[in-house]
Amino acid sequence: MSPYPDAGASESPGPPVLLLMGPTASGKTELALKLVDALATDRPCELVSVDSALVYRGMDIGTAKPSAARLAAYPHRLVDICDPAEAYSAARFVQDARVAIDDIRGRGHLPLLVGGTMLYVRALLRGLAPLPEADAGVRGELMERSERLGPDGMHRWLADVDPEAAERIHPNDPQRVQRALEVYLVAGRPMTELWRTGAEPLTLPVLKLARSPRERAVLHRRIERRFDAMLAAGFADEVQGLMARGDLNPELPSMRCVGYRQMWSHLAGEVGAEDMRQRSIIATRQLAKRQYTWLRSEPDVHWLWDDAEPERQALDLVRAAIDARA
RNA sequence: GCCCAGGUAGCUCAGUUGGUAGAGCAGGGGAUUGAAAAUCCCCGUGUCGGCAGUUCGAUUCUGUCCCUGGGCA
Repeated sequence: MSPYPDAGASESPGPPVLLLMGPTASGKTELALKLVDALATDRPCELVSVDSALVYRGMDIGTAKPSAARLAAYPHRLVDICDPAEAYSAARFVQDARVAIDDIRGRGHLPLLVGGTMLYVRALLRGLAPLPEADAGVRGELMERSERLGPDGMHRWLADVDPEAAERIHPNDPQRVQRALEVYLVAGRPMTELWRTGAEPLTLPVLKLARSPRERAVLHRRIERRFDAMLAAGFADEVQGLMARGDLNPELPSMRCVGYRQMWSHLAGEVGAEDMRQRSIIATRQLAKRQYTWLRSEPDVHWLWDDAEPERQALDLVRAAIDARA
């Protein structure tokens, strides 16, 4: 049973929110920029990034962030808004994205959301239940408890305070076990109970597009070539520079990003260069696989396949959506 | 040419005192509520190098051939 209430049950009229998704290396950004150009005469578009890695400043090469020149020509919201020492979150994204969407629509423009962080997409569309935010102090305590109790002990504790959550969350999933306990400790009530308060879904009409090659193998080849291009573009130097700051560590969400984690461990002397390359490529493929899992479960997605004139198809769908709402 | 060590899942390997085999990684599917590029769950039939022999039965023992390392010539 879904914890989310039905999304989009009562849609407001007006122009749609455009949402362009797709796995990593599928060519989302490229298509988005073409759409902005092509739609300029119909209706000006403004880009909003839906990407948990592009938010970080100074993480450019390894995140495949559009170049400074491109960002200048095509401004993106929610890019470079966070220092790598900080943790961004799905909840912050929902707030930031809703502000951005309202602002863009307020000027009569079309919001074009582009990105592959599917939890952010889901959270934006369906809303998040009002839960306490991450608490560093409580997380520290839980870490210590976890050392003593072990994963099974933590899970038993959760079963005690929030049996439904314990039922749902696998004992080997420490991140979710700890989050559920964190919610309980901070709010004094079980997470499951707080969920029942419900979430606020986005009430605007959304046109969901997903860009992808037809064959997985094609994406895999593209991922490999792109990582080699990142290496050639100085990815090692970028990570070296981040390490040299001295205030970052490999446990941070930013440094756990695909590629950064592997490059960090290579620069720290833990793995060889070819190993780092292989592992980065593998991690990227696995990321893409998880993105497909989300995408397949999302209703009403229009797939823009590589071999089916994706740009033209996207334009037709967007124009139809605008007309239908006019 | 001779000697040694190997040839088992896409890769790296384990194993069967003879009863047709299993781990890790890769790959695939799924979950996903303030870390999400994160964190987890599920999925293993493959001429056990070829051929022949011994045996009720051979991937396992024997012979032979082929291939790959290493050593000696």
